[in-house]
Amino acid sequence: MSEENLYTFENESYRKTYWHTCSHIMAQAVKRLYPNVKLAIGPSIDTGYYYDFDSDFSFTREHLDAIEAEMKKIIKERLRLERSEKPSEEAIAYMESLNEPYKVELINDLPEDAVISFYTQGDFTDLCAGPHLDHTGRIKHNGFKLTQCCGAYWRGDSNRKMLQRIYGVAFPSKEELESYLKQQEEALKRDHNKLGRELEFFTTVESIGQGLPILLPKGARVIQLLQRWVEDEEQKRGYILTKTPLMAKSDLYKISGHWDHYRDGMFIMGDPDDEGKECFALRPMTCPFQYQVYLNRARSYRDLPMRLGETSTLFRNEDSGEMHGLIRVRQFTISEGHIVLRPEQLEEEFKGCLDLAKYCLDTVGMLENCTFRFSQWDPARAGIKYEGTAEQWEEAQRVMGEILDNLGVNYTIGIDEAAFYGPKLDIQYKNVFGKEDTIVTIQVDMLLAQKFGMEYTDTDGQKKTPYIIHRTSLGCYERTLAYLIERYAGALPLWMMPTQVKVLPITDRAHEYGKELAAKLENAGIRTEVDLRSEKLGYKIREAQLQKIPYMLVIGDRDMENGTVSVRTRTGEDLGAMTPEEFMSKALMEIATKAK
RNA sequence: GCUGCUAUAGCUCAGCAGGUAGAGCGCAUCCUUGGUAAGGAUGAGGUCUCCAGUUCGAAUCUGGAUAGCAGCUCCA
Repeated sequence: MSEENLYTFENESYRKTYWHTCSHIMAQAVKRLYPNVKLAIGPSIDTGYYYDFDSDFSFTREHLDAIEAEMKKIIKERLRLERSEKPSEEAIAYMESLNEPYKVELINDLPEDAVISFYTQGDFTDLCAGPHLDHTGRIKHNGFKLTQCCGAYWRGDSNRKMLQRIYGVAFPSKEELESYLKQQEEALKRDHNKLGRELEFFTTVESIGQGLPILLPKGARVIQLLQRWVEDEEQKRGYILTKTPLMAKSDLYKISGHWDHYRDGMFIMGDPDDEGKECFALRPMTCPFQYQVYLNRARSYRDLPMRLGETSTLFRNEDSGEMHGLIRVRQFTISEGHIVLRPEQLEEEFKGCLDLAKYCLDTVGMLENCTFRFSQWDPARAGIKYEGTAEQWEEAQRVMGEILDNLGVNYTIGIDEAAFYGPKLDIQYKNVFGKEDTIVTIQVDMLLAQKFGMEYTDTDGQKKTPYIIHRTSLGCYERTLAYLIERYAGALPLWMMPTQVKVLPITDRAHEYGKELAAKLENAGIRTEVDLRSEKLGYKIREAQLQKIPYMLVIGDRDMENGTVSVRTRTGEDLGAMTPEEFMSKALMEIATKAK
């Protein structure tokens, strides 16, 4: 970072400091306007800052406007931010005197001998480690905005009180703020939950219920195309196809441990507390089902690695507030797979999984926006959330860390993000709101094989327990479709578009020619529709354009005479006239290469 | 599950200080045969999400349910 860039937004630490100071100004404004509101915490985040408050009323947009106005005053006052320190006991007494119970709790959680720092700006003092800008006048008075207000649990704990969080953004100039807000507005136009419904990829129906989207013909077709492609690719890579039941008796989940760890998340049929009766549950995962394929007969080292693949529909009874479009649903279908392997095969097989996932994500054009997370256990929750011994976990994570390093994966570490049976590599993707979810996961499991009595006879004749990798190639199709709609704003690559070509006859004299043309294209494997309505060309084009149809073939008298089609793309490009054969070979080439 | 917001025609929305509904787009029919993003006319469509309550009277007010949205928590 060069000297002249130190105090600009290009410098992340300056940016974060700037935002953090904004959050203090926000808190000061809130305290001035509503003295009874209690303060919790107010950090900077990736895209701005927030502050959590406890108040006996709900903040509305009107409140936020008033707070913004007060913040502008504070900025004008150019108040100096002064750091001071107090020993723990004094700090607690001070915050008690200010009647700030949340601050008292925060200090109480710090070591007793810690020196507690405060920042004061005019009439406002906050518990804070800093750092901060030197005075409030540094904040651009017309470059910030309080964007929204919503609930947030105190200390992120759903058992504790829900506070109110006000989010804000801030930039060094009015123009940058406006351009950010505009950009946000544009991003939201790609929101799959809006666009996916408008373009008729999916819908929902009140009587069917939350988290159970209906895939309309277009959505269903895209998923079918992806699914077929992934299944073929997996088979090329040595996966064996399985097809296992969508439900099982509770007995199966008891063996796997899901009954203990996951019962609330399952759709259970029957009374689970009635020991005398059979009780079934829809499967929330494929693992224990697919293991039965391995268990079908005695296995030897010669069978390993055994790569099992299945397009698997799963059911998870998510809490009502968790559902989101196609990204978080109660029934979904995943490119699921389990690899049973010998310990010494772990690295190679892991690499194979990563290669496959990267190949799939790259082909659909999503890889460049993915991030990798090495999801580890939290020893503090051993025996509660996680099964197995500390030794097993440390070993699994050590081996996996080595593999990731050997493969040169650039990852972040996520503590307490592991599965109950082992660590994971999660490939993360962000939606248009910036919310991140897992798209693909590769998990190392050293526990479940033993629970299910899976073993193999090794070269030395000894019975040994295999390792298992749980993995997906392209994640779950609903979620992937959602991200694809957002990634391409609905204009999916040619090869996965439900309708690839629309033939647009200009007059009804061209209808027959159009139908013949469409039949020819369909025959060549190009998904084609003809628009036979008695509308003007401009109207038909507009409609096809809004439907994001990749190619429009305009045909009129001229084309019929010359035996050509006039090709227009959805980007508005006019490719001119060519013979149907020329167009077909061009389109087929594009489809075959899965061009993005 | 929690906090807040929302629910009127297929879609986007207007209406409402309580007196049983309207626009544009879409759809249907007819006219128009038009060369690269909206030709014209006519018409059909709604128990105003559902269930209670207040009222002479509720789409409008109140409560609850359901569904949708943002965030939190949880998660692929």
